Amino acid sequence: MVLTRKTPTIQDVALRAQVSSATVSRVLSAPERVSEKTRERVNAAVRDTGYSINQAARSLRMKTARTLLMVAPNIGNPFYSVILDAVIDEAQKRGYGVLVGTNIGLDPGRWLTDYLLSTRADGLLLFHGGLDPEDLHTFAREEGISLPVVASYDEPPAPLVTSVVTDNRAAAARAVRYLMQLGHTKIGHLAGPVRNNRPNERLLGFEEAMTAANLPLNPAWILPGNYDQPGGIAAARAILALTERPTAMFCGNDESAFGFIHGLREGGVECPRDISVIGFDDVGQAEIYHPTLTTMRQPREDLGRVATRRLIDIIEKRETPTDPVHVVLPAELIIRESTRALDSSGR
Amino acid sequence: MVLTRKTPTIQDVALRAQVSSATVSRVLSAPERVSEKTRERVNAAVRDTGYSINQAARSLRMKTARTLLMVAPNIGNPFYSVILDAVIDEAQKRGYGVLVGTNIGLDPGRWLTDYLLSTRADGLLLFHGGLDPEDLHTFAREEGISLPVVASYDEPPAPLVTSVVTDNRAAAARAVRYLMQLGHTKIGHLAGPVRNNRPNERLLGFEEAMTAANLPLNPAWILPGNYDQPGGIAAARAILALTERPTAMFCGNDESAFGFIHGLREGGVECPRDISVIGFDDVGQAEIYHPTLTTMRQPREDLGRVATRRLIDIIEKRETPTDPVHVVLPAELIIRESTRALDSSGR
DNA sequence: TTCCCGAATGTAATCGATTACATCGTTGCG
DNA sequence: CGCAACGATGTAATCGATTACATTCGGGAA
Repeated sequence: MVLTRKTPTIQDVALRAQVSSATVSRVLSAPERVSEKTRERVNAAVRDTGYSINQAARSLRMKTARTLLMVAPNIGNPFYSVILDAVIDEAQKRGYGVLVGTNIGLDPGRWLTDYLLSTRADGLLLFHGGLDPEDLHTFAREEGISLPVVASYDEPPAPLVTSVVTDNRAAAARAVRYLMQLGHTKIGHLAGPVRNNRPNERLLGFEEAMTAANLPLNPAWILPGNYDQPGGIAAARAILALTERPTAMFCGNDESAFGFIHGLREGGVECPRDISVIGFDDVGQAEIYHPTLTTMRQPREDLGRVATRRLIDIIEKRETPTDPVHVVLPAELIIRESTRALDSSGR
Repeated sequence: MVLTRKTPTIQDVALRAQVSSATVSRVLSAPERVSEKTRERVNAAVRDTGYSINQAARSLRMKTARTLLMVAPNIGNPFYSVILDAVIDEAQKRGYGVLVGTNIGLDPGRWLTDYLLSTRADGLLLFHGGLDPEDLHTFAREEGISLPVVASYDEPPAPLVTSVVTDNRAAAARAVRYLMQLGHTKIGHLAGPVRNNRPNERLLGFEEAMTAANLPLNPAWILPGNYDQPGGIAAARAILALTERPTAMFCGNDESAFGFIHGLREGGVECPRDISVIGFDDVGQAEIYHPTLTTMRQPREDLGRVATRRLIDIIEKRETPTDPVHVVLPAELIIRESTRALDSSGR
């Protein structure tokens, strides 16, 4: 901001209202501590001067930035962008701004340093982003910092860090069971990435459901993916190259499911005619893709809102959550066109 | 941030390096002004103490936040999220953070106040968001503020505000001409919203191309939209209800094109068999939708990067761009499956 | 009437980095 | 040898809001 005239400060307001700056400050943060008459005078002065608080000064004094930092691997993915929307909205309601960082890939130390230790942000909303919450925790501990973090992952949550997650394993199992209900037994899985050396929960859910139903896990049908479209296309090619193909595929997320279906189609194999596909997330596109996508809906907006609320609570209570909370939100099966029942002959 | 031990300040570093805090500050911001020997000593002390600058103090003193504010109507739209990604990356390179605001819908005054005048952000990246850059300019002028803003719109840019835009009108005309090349003459348009009382450039481009080719503008084929899927679906229904339908449709953006194609399909009308559709943006989905979408590719990443660079330049040069720059980036026609040529009989 | 108490308000220190200005020591030149 | 000039560094004021502590004032109780 380049100002051609100076912004009014709290002193200017005080002068105009004929009180001290302390009183103005009180009117603004603890109105009940000031007599009604003065309060009105001050409020009028605030209006007249067009005063707006200087956040930098406030932050310096209070050691608080009223700002959250959200980190996601790739905001470009519609999955995260809806969450971001919710985060911003919720934060705004509580008077916080939202800084966004992406996939920094640098060491967490420098990173945290830049944002958190420098009074730029008061807490961290972690939606992946190559930061292992456990590492973070360790780092913070070594530095003698108690760092407000809320994580939202699809791996099992780090026990030491407050988290808000979907029940990925259960939801994955539900998806797979739905395919079974449709008569499928030859079921494959396009997996998500393995992050932070933790098992992928959706893969676990898949394995769990298959095993529980006494169905074989065919390694050729379990493909590595990265939750993106190209991965889906590559997986489709891999499947097309097989002589024996699955009749149904559980894809780790919608993006990769779209890629997969597209890849199949390029090879002349149609979904759901030849292969049923179920996704995960229920992004906006799922409803209008062709075929419309059967998927497990994640309550993305809720994820964002709940995570934000929790983070602000942690920040404002100024309590180290020695016993972190793990909120688990349910996912919902959304049935659409991309899955079909096999008839009695198994076709 | 809750600290269990205090963060090292510049004083601590000074103490350890046996110099004054002024010298430490110099080493950090103007190393050449300090002798090599002292410089090394200070750098070592910085490392030893794990010092990281207190942004709030710096901001207070320098009246600068090293932060940009990006405003977009709806980050959930993949169009904006890719831009955001680029903005964040570019800003980070220059040492800036990115605050994100959405569709506030409040009056620009209060809004600006909260962010810009309060030393929270140094400049504004405006990707719509219900703020008219002209209003902003006026507001700022009245307040005696010179406000660094870069806008990226699909309306004609406000002459007073620096902007980085795609050449929407030319690109729209190009899209329409392509449809004509394929033999289409009955061409409709699913328009974008009218914002800030300015004509929609893509609509203008459409009209321009039609008129130039002496083709009639059928009002029943020019439908209002909002750049979103539901609008596309609604438009499809409207078209389906007509006895005489266009053979090709130019949709204002990809999102609405997807909705439109989907809506057609629900009514048993296939794209491109019955109606060709061309979109605008080239979002990630365009490449794997079924049919894959012919569209005008906007250089979204470039938009984000260029806008960010320009904004930072404005901020750092501390110059009021009395003669604002308007960067225009070209769009590119991407031909895919959703458009087909009519044969000689016009089918 | 005097004294105490509490509500309302003021005074001034404080947060941490930047920077104008002052100081000190060298070097170079007349 | 003396002094100017310059480079390196230190001193201290400053940015604007918060808040611990001090002050003032009025009312009620003894």
